[in-house]
Amino acid sequence: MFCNNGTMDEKTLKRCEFRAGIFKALAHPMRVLMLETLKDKPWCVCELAAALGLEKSVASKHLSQLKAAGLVDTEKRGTQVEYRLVAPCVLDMAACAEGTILAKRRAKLDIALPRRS
Amino acid sequence: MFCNNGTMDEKTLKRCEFRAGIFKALAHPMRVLMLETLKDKPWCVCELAAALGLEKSVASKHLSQLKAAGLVDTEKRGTQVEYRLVAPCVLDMAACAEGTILAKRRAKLDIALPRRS
DNA sequence: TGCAATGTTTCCAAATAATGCAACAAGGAG
DNA sequence: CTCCTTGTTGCATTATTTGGAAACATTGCA
Repeated sequence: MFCNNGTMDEKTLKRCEFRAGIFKALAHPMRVLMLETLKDKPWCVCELAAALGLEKSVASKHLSQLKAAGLVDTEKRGTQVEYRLVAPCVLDMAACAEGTILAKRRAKLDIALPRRS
Repeated sequence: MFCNNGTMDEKTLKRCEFRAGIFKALAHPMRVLMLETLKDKPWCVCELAAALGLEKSVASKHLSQLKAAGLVDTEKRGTQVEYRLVAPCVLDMAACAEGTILAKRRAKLDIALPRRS
């Protein structure tokens, strides 16, 4: 999936692929929202689909991507499947990154524009 | 780009789209590596392209994606363009997420397999 | 001015991802 | 067993992403 041209050692390559895989799993607004929703308690697929207004197949596929990346875990409960958050730190990291980027953006505007005391 | 069905308020929608945009910018092994490379000092496009074995157009496009997400910033230096890291916390967050996920994965294997003390 | 070096943009083909629907699988209740 | 609920998977369609080559723009230098 990712062509190495000999400029990168195997270990670095593996690490970057693994991390990019985590980020790719998060690279969709609905999956971000799903993860935020799972922050407080586990939800089953049908609950999530209803709450977020999704086809059940679509919800299932998004969740399976999150699971493949290791971000959530599942437990069967009778006929339903309970999804729970594994790595809450990604939510903190999202907040941190968003905060940093927005702060930087504001700082840049302050420099570009004349400040009005 | 992302259809809201009325189940989500506008603010939540915007936040998730913004964060997903950040993650999407990171959802490629080469962009992860670029960001790691920029951790210690700024690099220009040609240096990065050479170091990572990329076409200059490809390197430029990856970097512009990182810039659009606000993860890096640029400064012109004569005929070259210097890229520098804006939000180092995403690297920490990547390490944290990777660590958590791998630890969880190992813990699960320990439960599944008989432990050999 | 002419030329070299550096980046960005554009166009294209191939690969990948997202959605909705239908079919299928697995449990639980009657 | 049969039916119902819940999830997953397969398929077709559409949209997005990626990488490479070439064209173009900008800057510095002789």
